[in-house]
Amino acid sequence: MPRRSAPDRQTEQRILDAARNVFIRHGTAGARMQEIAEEAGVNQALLHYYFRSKDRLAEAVFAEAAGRLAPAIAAILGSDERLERKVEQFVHLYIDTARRHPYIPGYVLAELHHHPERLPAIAARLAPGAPKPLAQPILARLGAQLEALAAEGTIRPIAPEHFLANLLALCVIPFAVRPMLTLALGMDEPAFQRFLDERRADLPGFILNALRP
Amino acid sequence: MPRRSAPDRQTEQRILDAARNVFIRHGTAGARMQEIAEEAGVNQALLHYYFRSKDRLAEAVFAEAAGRLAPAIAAILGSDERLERKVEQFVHLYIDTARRHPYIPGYVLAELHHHPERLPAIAARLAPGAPKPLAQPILARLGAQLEALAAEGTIRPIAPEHFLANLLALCVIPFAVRPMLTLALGMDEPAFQRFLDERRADLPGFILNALRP
DNA sequence: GTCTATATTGTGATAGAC
DNA sequence: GTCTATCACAATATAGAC
Repeated sequence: MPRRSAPDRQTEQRILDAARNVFIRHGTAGARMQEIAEEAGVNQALLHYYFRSKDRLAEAVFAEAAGRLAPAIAAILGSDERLERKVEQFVHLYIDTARRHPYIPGYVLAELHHHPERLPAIAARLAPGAPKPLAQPILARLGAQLEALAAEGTIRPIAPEHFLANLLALCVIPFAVRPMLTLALGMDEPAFQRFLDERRADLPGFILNALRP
Repeated sequence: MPRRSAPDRQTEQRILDAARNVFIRHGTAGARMQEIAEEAGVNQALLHYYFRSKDRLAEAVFAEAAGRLAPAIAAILGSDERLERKVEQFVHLYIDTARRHPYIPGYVLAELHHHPERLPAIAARLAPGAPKPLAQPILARLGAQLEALAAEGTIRPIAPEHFLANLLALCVIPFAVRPMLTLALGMDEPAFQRFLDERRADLPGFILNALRP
């Protein structure tokens, strides 16, 4: 039984959930506090009680969405596994997660574009003691692995920045341009799901094949 | 010397240019008619004189931005050139164009996500007599080419939808996640330009290599 | 902690003079 | 065709009762 004047975590979570839905649909600028309040089943004043302003609420939502996969991705790419395993784990993790929340990638890309200034603050909040270029340690480990494989002739030389960009690009693209797939390529929902199945199965081989000498 | 009461195409163009800049920065929802008017050097009422409403102005801007590369891409992919040449032309066209307007890809992705309902209307306006799945003809030609190459053992089998998605993904990613490159990978402006140079040179080989049997 | 009511400012759009 | 002035309403945020 919670005390009467302590913050109600359950209400806070309901607001956050509703805010996530609304911000994902309309973006920070297009979202309306009224709509969030309705979807959370509370009134508008309560949003300000918990989060002070629309801007802070938007920041909380974005931080959660953008940082969701970061730890898992860092763990995969920075591990001691073989490259083949890393690529497969990355592809499966990304596509399986995005499939459950198919509008998050589009939302994150949109916010990244319109509010890039938010990124440093959020990164500092999620990983307080991290080094200046946030991904430096993982990038260094990954780079060393790629370099070793290239030296022994197993793969072509590739900078870890490009490797990472390629990985992310090939996984995120179906979610980022989904309306175009629907319109230009005539994909309905089942076809889109099949498209994801195919990519999940084929991308690891495609990527590793591209690195062959 | 224009007649006094004929639409001034020059003014209309100035408004459109200003609108493009503002919409690209802030998106449809975040853009302010006042800001567009200032940037165009006219007053707010004139925007409505030329474009009736914010929504129509936004649609005009998005149609131009989203459709800009469509004809050239269709020409490249639907041509009779060899696959190697198509890939190289696509990569060079996309990166060279996006480099001159580096915020357009992010803007298009954002609008695609928040206003997918606009796409059909715009597609119909840009290509009035086109078939239902807009890219059907090009996709069929490209698919036949890929199938023929696969049959003779030159490449692995790949559906044209995946081929196209991979091509676009690998080209657009630096522009789509640029703030992340800056923050997480520590890329400043010159480093970003070098990154683009490297991708422009390496992507064709990377993509074709990935298709080897 | 949650509500109703309201202050205050922002914003798209129009009327009408020139 | 372009301007100034203004309307009408939307939207964030706060005050204060319960």
